[in-house]
Amino acid sequence: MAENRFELENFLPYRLNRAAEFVALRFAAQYKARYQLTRPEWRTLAALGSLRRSMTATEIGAHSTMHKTKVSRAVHSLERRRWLRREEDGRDRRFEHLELTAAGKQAYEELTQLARGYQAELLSMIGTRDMEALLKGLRAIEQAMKKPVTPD
Amino acid sequence: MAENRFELENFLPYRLNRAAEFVALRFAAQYKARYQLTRPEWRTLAALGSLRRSMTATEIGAHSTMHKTKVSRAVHSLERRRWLRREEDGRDRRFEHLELTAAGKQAYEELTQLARGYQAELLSMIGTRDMEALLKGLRAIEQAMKKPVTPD
DNA sequence: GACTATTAGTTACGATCGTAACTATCGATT
DNA sequence: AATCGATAGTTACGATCGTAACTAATAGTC
Repeated sequence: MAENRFELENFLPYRLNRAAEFVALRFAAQYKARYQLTRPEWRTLAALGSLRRSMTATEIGAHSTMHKTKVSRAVHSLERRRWLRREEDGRDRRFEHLELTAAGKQAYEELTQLARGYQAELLSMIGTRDMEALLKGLRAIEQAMKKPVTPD
Repeated sequence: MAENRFELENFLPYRLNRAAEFVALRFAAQYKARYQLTRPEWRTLAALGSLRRSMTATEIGAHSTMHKTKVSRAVHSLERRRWLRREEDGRDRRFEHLELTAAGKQAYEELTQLARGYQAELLSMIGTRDMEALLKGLRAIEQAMKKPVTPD
């Protein structure tokens, strides 16, 4: 069964990781250079700015697949920049509702311009058809991964 | 132009990263538990085992998008396990040709079984059509990313 | 209302990472 | 053949990460 051997080139985790790494690094270079933002910080800012509402740290972690300690540190850092402020929950004081300040929203808008430019660049590289297929496939994967693990 | 606003949900780097994280973590849990392998180690083993020839550390890094220090450490670790050995280049002693030992090949085959199982699981989750579209899109992205950066 | 379990978020600490500096080797130039 | 630049790989070190333990608050149970 030599014809049935394992092909690393078609192994989805390997492929996904490689592509994600390429794409993320090139974009990270842009916002790192111009805003001294780390990746967790950008991802936190993006989640808050994009959903346009206050979120808890846990929500941000779930939305962006970041470990809660990563979120915690990113929130602290953004708070120090005064791009984000905490609002305590009156009913349940364990929660902290996080929201962007005016400066934070401003920064988000600027970074968004970078992101749009990058997305357009990517689109021009691979074409509309491949881009849509890609996004559709990624959605399918995420949808499936959220379900509980199959009983081994 | 509110209709033209930035959509994080369709931003490829964000999406790619999320999906890659999900998929990789679940697979890593398997080989970590059974073989105490780290991710760089698995990736190094996979590259060598899959290409079925000796490679230099630099080649491995280029193939799997790993930083050279990561490769260096993974190679050391696999060498200590006696899954890999170095062969020095007679003509240019800067190069070290790395290849799997019999034990390394054996381990690769076993891990390959895990990987095939996981790939099959993923395939059953999203279907042949989405999987092919996904792999095609990923190939397109990588192809494009390898070209030099556009003059900013 | 005391006890237990659960959840949100922080932090201490050991592990891992990447930048930069290093060694060793080679090719090209003079 | 001495010098300079480039390349393969290693390593020192500061930065970042995630596990586990922690604090604080709440909900449920008796």
